[in-house]
Amino acid sequence: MQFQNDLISWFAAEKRDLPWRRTADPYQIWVSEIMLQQTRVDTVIPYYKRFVEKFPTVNDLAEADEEVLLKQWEGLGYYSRVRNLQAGVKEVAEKYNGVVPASRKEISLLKGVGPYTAGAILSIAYGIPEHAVDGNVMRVLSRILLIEEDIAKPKTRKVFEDAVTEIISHEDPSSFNQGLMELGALICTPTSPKCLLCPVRDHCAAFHEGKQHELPIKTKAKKTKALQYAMLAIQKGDKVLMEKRPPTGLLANMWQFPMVELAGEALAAEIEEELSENFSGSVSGAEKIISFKHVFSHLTWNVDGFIAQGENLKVPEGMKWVTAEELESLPISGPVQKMKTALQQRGDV
DNA sequence: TACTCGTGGAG
DNA sequence: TCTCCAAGAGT
Repeated sequence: MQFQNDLISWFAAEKRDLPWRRTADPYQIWVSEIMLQQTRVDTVIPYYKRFVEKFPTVNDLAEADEEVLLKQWEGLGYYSRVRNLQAGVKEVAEKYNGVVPASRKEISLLKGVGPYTAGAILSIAYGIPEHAVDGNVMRVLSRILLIEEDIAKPKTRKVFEDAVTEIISHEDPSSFNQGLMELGALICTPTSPKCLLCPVRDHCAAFHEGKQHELPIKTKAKKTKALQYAMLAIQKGDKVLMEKRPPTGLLANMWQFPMVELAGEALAAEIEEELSENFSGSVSGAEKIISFKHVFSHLTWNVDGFIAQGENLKVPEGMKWVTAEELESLPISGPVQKMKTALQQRGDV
C-alpha cells in the first residue's frame, strides 16, 4: 500500500534520534513506553537514561527497593506507573524467566500494560503487527480517515484500533506504528498541522476536504476542584518531621511535610492549636513562610507553608524525624519540593 | 463509563 | 493568566 510506504520512508528519513530507539531490548522499550505515558519526550529523556543505567535488566528492577524507585521517578508524575512497572517486571522475572512475553494476551496481563503499551512493545520490540493507539494515532487517523467520533470517549479507541489493524504494515509494523506517532508529534500536531510538509498529505481525507483544523473531535474536560492545606515543617534540633503518604491514591507512598486540610486561609495561631490536637505534645513558634498554588491534573492545592518547633512530640505512625541528608533520599512531590526549596533558601534545612 | 492519577511546556 | 495538553492505565 502506498500509504504505508510513504509513512515508513518518511519515518526512516526524519525520525528523531531518541535513546530508546538505540535499543532492541524489550524490557528497556517497555520502560520507555511507561515513562512516555502522558509525558513529553523532552521530559522523559534524562529520566530514561538514568533509569536504564541504574536498572539495566529485568532482574535489576525486580530487586529494587520501592523508595529508591520512587526517588528515580520523582518529578515525572503519575507515580503508580513505576510501582506497576516493577510489579509487571517481577512477574516477567518469575513467570517468564525474565523474557517479556510476545503475545498480546500474555503481555496485557502484566500490571501497568494496557492496550497501547502492549501494542507498542509487541510491534517495536518484536516486530509483531499489533495496533498501538495513543493520542497521536487518534489525532492523525481522525484526519487521514476523516473519523468524526469523539476521541475523548473511551469506546472510540476501538474504532482506531480496528483501523490500524486493517492498514498496518506487516513488513515493518514497528516503523508503521512509530511513524504514525512521530507524524503526530512533528507534523500532524493538535493546532496548526504542517500539512504542506506532510508525507501522506495525498492520502489525507481531511486535507482533501480542508477539514484538518476541525479534527479530531474532542469534548472538553470539566474544571477541577481546589483544596486548602497547611504544610508544616516541624523542627527539633537539626531534624525535621516527615510523613509518608498512604499506599494508595494521590502521590501514594511519597513523603511530605505533615499536612492538615483547612476550611480557609491558615493563620499561625490556628495551626498551633490544630497541631496540639494532632500530636499530643508541644508545638510552638508557628510562622508562615510561603504560600503557593499547585495544580494537579484533576485538582488544585492551595498551600500555606509554616515552620514550627516541636518539643516532646509523640511521633505518630508513618512519621519520622530526618536530617537534611536523609531528607535528600526521600521521594517527594512537586508541592513538597516547593516547601523544601523555601526552607533551604531561609537556611532552615 | 467516568473518574483518578502529575508535571511542565506551548499557544 | 488560562487552557490544553503528552507515546494511558487502573478502578
